Amino acid sequence: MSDVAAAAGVSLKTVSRVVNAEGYVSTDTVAAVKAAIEQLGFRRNDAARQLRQGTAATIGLIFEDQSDPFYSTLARAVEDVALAHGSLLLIASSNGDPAHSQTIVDAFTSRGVDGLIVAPAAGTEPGLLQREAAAGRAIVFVDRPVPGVDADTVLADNVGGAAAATAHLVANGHRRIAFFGDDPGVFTATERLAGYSRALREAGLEPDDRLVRLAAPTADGLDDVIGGVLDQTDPPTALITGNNRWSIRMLRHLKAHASRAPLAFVGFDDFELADVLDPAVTVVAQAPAEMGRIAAELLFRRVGGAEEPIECIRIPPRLIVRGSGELPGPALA
Amino acid sequence: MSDVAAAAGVSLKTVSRVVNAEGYVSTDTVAAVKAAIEQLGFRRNDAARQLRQGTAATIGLIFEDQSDPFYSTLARAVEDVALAHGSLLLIASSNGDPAHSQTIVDAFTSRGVDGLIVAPAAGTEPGLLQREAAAGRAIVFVDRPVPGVDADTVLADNVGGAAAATAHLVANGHRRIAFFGDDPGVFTATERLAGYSRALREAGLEPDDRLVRLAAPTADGLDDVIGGVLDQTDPPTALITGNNRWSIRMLRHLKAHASRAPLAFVGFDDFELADVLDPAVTVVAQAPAEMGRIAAELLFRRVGGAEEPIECIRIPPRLIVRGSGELPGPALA
DNA sequence: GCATCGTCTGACAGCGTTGTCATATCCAGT
DNA sequence: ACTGGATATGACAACGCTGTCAGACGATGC
Repeated sequence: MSDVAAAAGVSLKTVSRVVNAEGYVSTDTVAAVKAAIEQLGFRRNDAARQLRQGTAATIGLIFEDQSDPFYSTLARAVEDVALAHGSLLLIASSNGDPAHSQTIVDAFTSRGVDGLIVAPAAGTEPGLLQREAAAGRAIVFVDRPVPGVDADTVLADNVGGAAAATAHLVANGHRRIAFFGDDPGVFTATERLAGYSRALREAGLEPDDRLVRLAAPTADGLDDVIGGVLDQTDPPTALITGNNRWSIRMLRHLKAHASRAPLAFVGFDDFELADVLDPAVTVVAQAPAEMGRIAAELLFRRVGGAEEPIECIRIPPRLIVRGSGELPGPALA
Repeated sequence: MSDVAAAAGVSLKTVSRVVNAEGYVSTDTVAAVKAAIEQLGFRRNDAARQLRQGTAATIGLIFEDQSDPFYSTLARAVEDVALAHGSLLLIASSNGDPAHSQTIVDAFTSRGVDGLIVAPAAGTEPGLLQREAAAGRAIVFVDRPVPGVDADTVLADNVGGAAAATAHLVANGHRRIAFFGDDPGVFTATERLAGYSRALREAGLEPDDRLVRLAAPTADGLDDVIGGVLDQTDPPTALITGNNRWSIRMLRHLKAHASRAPLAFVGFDDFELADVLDPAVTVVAQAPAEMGRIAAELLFRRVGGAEEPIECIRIPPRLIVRGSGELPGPALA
């Protein structure tokens, strides 16, 4: 910048004024400075700016895995909002490891990010995040909360969505409905299981442990786990998968074991090609893009200094009927 | 940091030495400083560090759309390499707009990123990037090159892959093979089309313009475009799609027009559920994770100051035979 | 006993910006 | 002519850190 100042024959501060469009600079001077900037290929050093101003114009996004389409869609929406606020986006995957997640939070905050959007790993301790929140750093949780941290949170209505999926299968005549969800430590898995159980009871059906399995969809040996449920005596006639990873995993299993009698199927969370499969897969669609957008807007409101009370927003999912969930069950057959 | 120094009763520089594990500090002093750090919740300000040292420990990744699974998989691999080098990852989507892409490059370089991995938008001018490269900023292109910029590049062997796909269909008895690819401005689309044409000629077949369509897979009115090719007199018996977006688009179309005689189908680029569809989709699988990893490793070698000559690495894709491409054509029927 | 070396510590400057304050000029209003 | 405000510019310090240099101390070697 001092080079530009010298080239334009003005002071450092005047260049700074031009670069930041502060006004109170004569049009001639502006022209001269801009010419010098152009000629020297000058670009403002944002590290210095950040040091001086204390704002990084950057936010951080942390989730389990950026190659998961749920999260990459969410990330895209967050990015768009960040862009609209002139901010950049730091992204890191926690791999579901709370310790690694802490490291990322540390690295992000050291970088001075203005705010954090976090889909916390199962088992995340509130300590570090609560210290950050208390210190005034804007934080928004998405998809999953962290109890003990005073921060806005954007969640899907997991209970309602899973209940809707279950009720839908019940309405189509199913009485024995299996549920395959993520690890029990995962917030959404527990909520969705609760919704499933609630809907069963509301339908006068007794939840049956033999029809429920909770495990990471990336775990080994899932074919046996699934087979153990689907091939038992008095087997289910319908099933629900608790997230898109599980849906994919299940579809692969069902294809490999096609000799089995067809089962009605509702997936939690929409996924690409669900409409192209045969039968097309009925899902409870979350709105990852909307969740990302809302979380980011909330974040920037906090970054801007909003002092409203902490919010917890629930995004209602939407049942998309495509065929797989409408296979009639015994009560209708 | 000065607070820590005061609390520990040592100088600023000593705290700095402890924080950076420089050594030459007595164990007692280290303990005292660490205690003070812990107690005050001190965290190094990386903006100041960056200003002083000139390194951001951050790299930037730019591609068309982070919700595209090809790119999100690639991004994940880049992230892992960055992590191993103690770097963070800034991500931004260009939406395929070269002007916006420039803005991002500007924003990233202002932030002082140590390097850039760019999947350039079609029509990207070399100017800005070449200036950056010449100024010594590490740049690696991935998926697509930018002619006129002296930077390492990691590409798929698009010609070879498309030729393999075409030859595979020919070997299965097809003579009229359609090709649907991305916008002609897109590097990979052109290369893949070239591979398709080459393989046809090598098989003694004359490429037929009526069988080729290039358009963005997100464009409107594609059903008509596709129908125009597939429903012509003397229609194709097989088709190739030039990227995963086109494959999805095509599958949706084919499902909606199921009355048509079945066509053999090979997709360029693998996609989730390709193995679950019926018939399972034969693809030429790129290796986005490997491309990301290699690009990132190349980048960090440059960031580390490697002076090796510019490299252009071609990653060979792999034909994965699943069923849709083996539907026998007229020459075998 | 003195030079030498390794270890430990601190003072200070400077990275490139921008906020604050001071100064200068000009024009309108009285 | 004088005041006051708007406009235009610059000097300077400070943001928090680290590289450089220098000093102090004890151990070692001759």
